[in-house]
Amino acid sequence: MEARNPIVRALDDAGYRLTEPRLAVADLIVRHGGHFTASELASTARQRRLGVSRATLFRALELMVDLGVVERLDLPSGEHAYVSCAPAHHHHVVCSRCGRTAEVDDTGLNEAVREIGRASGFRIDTHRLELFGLCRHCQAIVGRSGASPD
Amino acid sequence: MEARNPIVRALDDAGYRLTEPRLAVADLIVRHGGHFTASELASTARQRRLGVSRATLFRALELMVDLGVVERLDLPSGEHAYVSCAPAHHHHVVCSRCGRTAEVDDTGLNEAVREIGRASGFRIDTHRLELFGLCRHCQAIVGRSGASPD
DNA sequence: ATTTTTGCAAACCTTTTGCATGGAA
DNA sequence: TTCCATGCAAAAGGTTTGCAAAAAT
Repeated sequence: MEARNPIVRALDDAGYRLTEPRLAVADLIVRHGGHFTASELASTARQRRLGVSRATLFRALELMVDLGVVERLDLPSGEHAYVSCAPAHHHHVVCSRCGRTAEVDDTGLNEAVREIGRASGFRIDTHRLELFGLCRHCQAIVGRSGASPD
Repeated sequence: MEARNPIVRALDDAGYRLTEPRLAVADLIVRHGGHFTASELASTARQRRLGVSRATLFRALELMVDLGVVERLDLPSGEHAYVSCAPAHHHHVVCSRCGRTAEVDDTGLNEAVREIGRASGFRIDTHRLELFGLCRHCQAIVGRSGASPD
C-alpha cells in the first residue's frame, strides 16, 4: 500500500524497518514536491504533530540520501536542501520562484565535462550541476503580471 | 605595493578601507592557492598570530564574495569552501587530493545548459557547476605509487 | 572629525551524538 | 526476544550580531 511511495519502497528493499517516523518523513517528502530544507520539513512535521524528532529527521534524511532516493543539493544562497529523486546520476533544475524541480539528463553535459578535463588536465571524477531559473508555470505568471521572481 | 594582490586591488577600487585584517586575509587567500574553508583560514590566521577575529574573517570573506574576487563553493561533503578567482562567470575544477583548483570556461557548457532549458521548459537564469577530480600532479603521484585519493 | 571597521562575546542555526527507552521484525 | 530505531538533551560546528572601542580617511 504505502510501498507505493518510492522512498518507503527503497527503505523496505534495503531491509530498514518501516517505522512511524520514517513513513511520516517519506510521506512528507513525496507530497512536498519541490526542494526543501531540513528545517522546513521539521516545521511541517511539527505543525502536523507527526512526532518526528529533529534527530530522527536528520537520520532519516541521511538514510534516504544514502539510498539515493533523496538528493542533497545546495541552493545559491548556500543553504542545504533536498529533493526526492530517482536513484541514478542526474541533475536538477530548480525553479527559484516556486521551488518546483525537474530532473535533467546528462546529454551534452558529459561531452562538456570531458572537454573541461581535456583543457584543464584534470582527471574528472565527479561533478555537480545545479541549475536555477523559472519553471514554465512561473514564467507564465511572471510574464503576465510583470512581477519579479523571489 | 600590496595592491598587486588582486583582492586588495578590488577592495581599494570599491572604496573599502584597506585595514590590517583585510590585508591579512587577502594575503592568506592569494598565497593559499587552492580552496579553503573559513575555519581553515581562521586557524592559519591564528597560527601566524595575524590578529584577525572570527567575525572579521567572515565579514571580509562576505565582502570579497560580493566583490566577485572570491567565490563560495560547496564541496561534495557539503562543506562550504572558498576560492579566489577572477571576477567573471566561470567554474572551478577542484583536485580532491591536494585542493588545487583551476578555472574553467563555459565553452560547450553553455550549449548544454541551453539544451537543458529547452528540454525542461525552464528559463534558466543561473547555474553552478562544480567538478572534482585529480589534477595533473596528483594523477602522476597516484599513478606511480598506486595510492588512492583521499 | 567623521565614518568605517574591529573585537568581543553572546546569540543563533543547523546538524550530530550518547544513552536509556521503546518498537519492529 | 532481539536488535534496530527513537527521543531527549546536550554538544559541536559554523556563522551572525550588537555594541563600545579603535583605526582609516
